[in-house]
Amino acid sequence: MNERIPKTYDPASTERKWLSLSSKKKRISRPQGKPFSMTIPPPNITGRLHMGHALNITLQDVVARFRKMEGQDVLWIPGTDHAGIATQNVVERQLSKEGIALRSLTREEFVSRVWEWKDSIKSGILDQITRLGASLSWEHERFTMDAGFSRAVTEVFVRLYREGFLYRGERMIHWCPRCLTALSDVEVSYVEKNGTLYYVRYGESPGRDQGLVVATTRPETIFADQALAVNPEDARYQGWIGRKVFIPLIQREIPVIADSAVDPVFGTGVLKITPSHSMADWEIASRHGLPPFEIIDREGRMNEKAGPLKGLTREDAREKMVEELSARGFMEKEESSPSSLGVCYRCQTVIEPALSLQWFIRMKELAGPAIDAVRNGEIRFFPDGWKNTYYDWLENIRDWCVSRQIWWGHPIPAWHCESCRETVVDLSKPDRCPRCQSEKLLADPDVLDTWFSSALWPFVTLGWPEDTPDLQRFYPTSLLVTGFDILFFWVARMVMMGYHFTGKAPFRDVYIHALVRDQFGQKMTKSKGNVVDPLEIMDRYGTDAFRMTLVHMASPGRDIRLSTERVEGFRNFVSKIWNAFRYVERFAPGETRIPEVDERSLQGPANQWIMASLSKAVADMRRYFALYRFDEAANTLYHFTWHLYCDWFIEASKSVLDRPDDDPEKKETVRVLRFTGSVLLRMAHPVMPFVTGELWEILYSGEAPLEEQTFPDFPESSSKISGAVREFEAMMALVGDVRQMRSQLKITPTLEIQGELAVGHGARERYERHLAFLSRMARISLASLREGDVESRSGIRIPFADGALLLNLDGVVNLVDEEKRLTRELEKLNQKRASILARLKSREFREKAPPDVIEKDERLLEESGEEVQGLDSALAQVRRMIEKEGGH
RNA sequence: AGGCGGAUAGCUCAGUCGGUAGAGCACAGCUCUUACACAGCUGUUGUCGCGGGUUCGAUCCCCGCUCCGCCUACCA
Repeated sequence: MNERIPKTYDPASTERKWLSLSSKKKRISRPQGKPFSMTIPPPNITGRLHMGHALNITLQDVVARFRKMEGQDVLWIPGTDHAGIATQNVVERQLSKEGIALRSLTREEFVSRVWEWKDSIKSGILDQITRLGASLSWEHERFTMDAGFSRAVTEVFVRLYREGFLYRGERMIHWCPRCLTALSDVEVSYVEKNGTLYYVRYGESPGRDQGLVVATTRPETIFADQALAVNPEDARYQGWIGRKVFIPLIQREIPVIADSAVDPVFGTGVLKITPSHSMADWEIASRHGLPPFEIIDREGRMNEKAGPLKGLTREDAREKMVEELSARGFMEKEESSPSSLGVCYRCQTVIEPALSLQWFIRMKELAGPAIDAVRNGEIRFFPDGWKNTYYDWLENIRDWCVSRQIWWGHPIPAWHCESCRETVVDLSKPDRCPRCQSEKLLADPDVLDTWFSSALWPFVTLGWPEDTPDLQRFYPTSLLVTGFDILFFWVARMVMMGYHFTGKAPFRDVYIHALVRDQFGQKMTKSKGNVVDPLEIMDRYGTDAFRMTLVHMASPGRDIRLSTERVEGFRNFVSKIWNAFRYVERFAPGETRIPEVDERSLQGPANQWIMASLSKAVADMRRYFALYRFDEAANTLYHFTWHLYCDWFIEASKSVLDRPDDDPEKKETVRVLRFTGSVLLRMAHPVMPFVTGELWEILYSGEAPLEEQTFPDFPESSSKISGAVREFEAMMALVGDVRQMRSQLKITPTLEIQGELAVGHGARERYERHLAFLSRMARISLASLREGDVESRSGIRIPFADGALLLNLDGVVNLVDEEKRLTRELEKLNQKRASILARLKSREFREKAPPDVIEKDERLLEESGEEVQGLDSALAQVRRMIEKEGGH
């Protein structure tokens, strides 16, 4: 029967079809439209699609499609990030599988291996992103290591250097002994560990006599101590300041100094100072002129200065020290204590603070405009609360270590003169040293932090440093959608770089979404084994259902707990839509156009009502999209589609569509069904592009493709309509009452009840048109419509504002049950009335509450009074019937 | 230590610019009624975390507290 629409929706084949048609097709540019631009947060080229990407891309795609349907000129730039450390790790592992040691290759050989690897990964993350239906502007795809990007990075570095924002110096940095590179502050994450606090005695003589007891978590660094420190205010240790003590186990003497950074209540109030292996100690040491003393090498092993510990790993060295100290009587006690441990965010290896020669960017001055931009509203955060976190970080910003000791990345454009030690920074290698004219210039060995290039993403992808037409038209970008986890890594740095190099914000709005967790609220991690693969979900439930799930659950500031039951629910929703259109199709087979519908001339009550409801739903969706309330927009769509369109409108239409084809209301209803259907598809399209695209192609092939349609927009409903809508809603409520009664009195749904509608004088004409609807929806056979004389009619009575429905339930229903039911209803109603009445009686309420609130209460009281009357007479009627029956 | 967010029906979450609390899922009963059993109809459940305050009225605003999550910080 439904030749055009198959019985069930098959997401897999539909998606395959649409992806093969539309994937990576050219962007439709709309020169007359308002420009709207986004850049995706570039995923690592090593990455595989995970839930975070899926959420991120889906939300952007919803916005992109919505804006396109508003006629805007949408540019949404895809791309990937070269992910220095991660990529180097991947290729290194591959090499070692082939039995090739990294060091056996030259740097150039290694880098070309990485490029080979990059070209070889076919089903890369961007391909996986297309599975989501992402309507990206593919011809704008960029890579942070492509030629243009690399030139821009060099340009930025040189400019920053010349402006004095870049310097090279020896500082304490975070060192990853596995990745063998420096990391910036934000690349260290902290994990809570149950550590041990060791109380170690430092004697006044090399033996274990009188001395100071130090509480430390790192006994393996004891041989690198340069002092002990106490708080200058600490009464206990006043006499010790300026004296000397011996490092346990060896004969080295160190001073006792006073520094206010020492917390007197922690441990014993005595701190050992290890300048080379602790950030905090380094600061104290520099205040007191203590020299560095390194005993741990770059791979995390103890060096020759560590004496007996030489060659051991940090862990083994600690164990050995603890043994020795205990054996020789220097260990006072051990006490377990929680401590946070810094680990590499890429490989989880414990970070070693180390003194090292690195490149840094001075951040303070760059942070100023970035703070101002948010403060004065030039950049807006959604949700707004994130700006506090943002300010906090920028206001306390520290210099950014941007050099990395790896091979894959943007080389630092600096050369060091072998003769005079001069450093030259330039766009390309200079011929000779500008200071001593030597030609012996060595390229700086380091590469730049990947985030250095990512920070330039919004403007470099648009062509900077050239002043391209794209840059002029699409910069600043309109919206950035990202996760809060890279607020500092990426967002804040883009703002700083954006203002510094373009004088403008890189984006207007920042939408920050939450984390996708598992159904129990746990973070998805490989080690927990609770990772859900988005591709599998899409295979199983369809992409539209998956997208709808993510969008619906994207409430601001709240993590998403993804459960397959949820996705299943939305798969059902997609299926519901599909079936609704199969119904529509049945009554207008072969149609290809959208019919004209003039809301003001509509006659059918259901038609008037659905148009009004639709216009409200559309307005709500528009409002929610503007506020980035994706969850509410999805909710509106869901509710309208399922509960209004399917549950009421389609059902109501059945009472009209069984009439002869030339019935005017039938004709109107078919037109409205097809029209509202077309609107529904347009509304749903940004969230569910596949199923809507497919249905549109089948049902509205005479129109332009759905992607080129505009998002619906309706004028406010007229007041004439709103009166009709209220009346129809009263009829819906009446249907609800009958159904409720039927269910409570256990009347089987298949039984058609005989009945009649009795309405007040003059209301006959108005209610005549609702008879078919009431009949069908409440499953009653309405023999007649009576005007006036409502009270005297017999039968079970379901009251409503203008009259009552009278049902003949002789022999079907236990009248005593009905009496009980009515009594219960009446009780509930009276309870409600009592609270309103109490409020209205209160003098204070009458004096102080606003008039509209009082009015509303009065209206409520009056209406419920009518309801009580209706129920009362229904009850009286039932009682009379009981009596009569009893009399038989 | 500081900051942020959360605490609402069995579960997951909306919401109320302060005026009788609402969805989905789950559960129960009934139903193959012109698309849909991936469905329809009906129903049940809430001291809106605890204690104060402001107010005619607080689940919503203010203060304090408890628990949970996250972020930041040089707790050795």
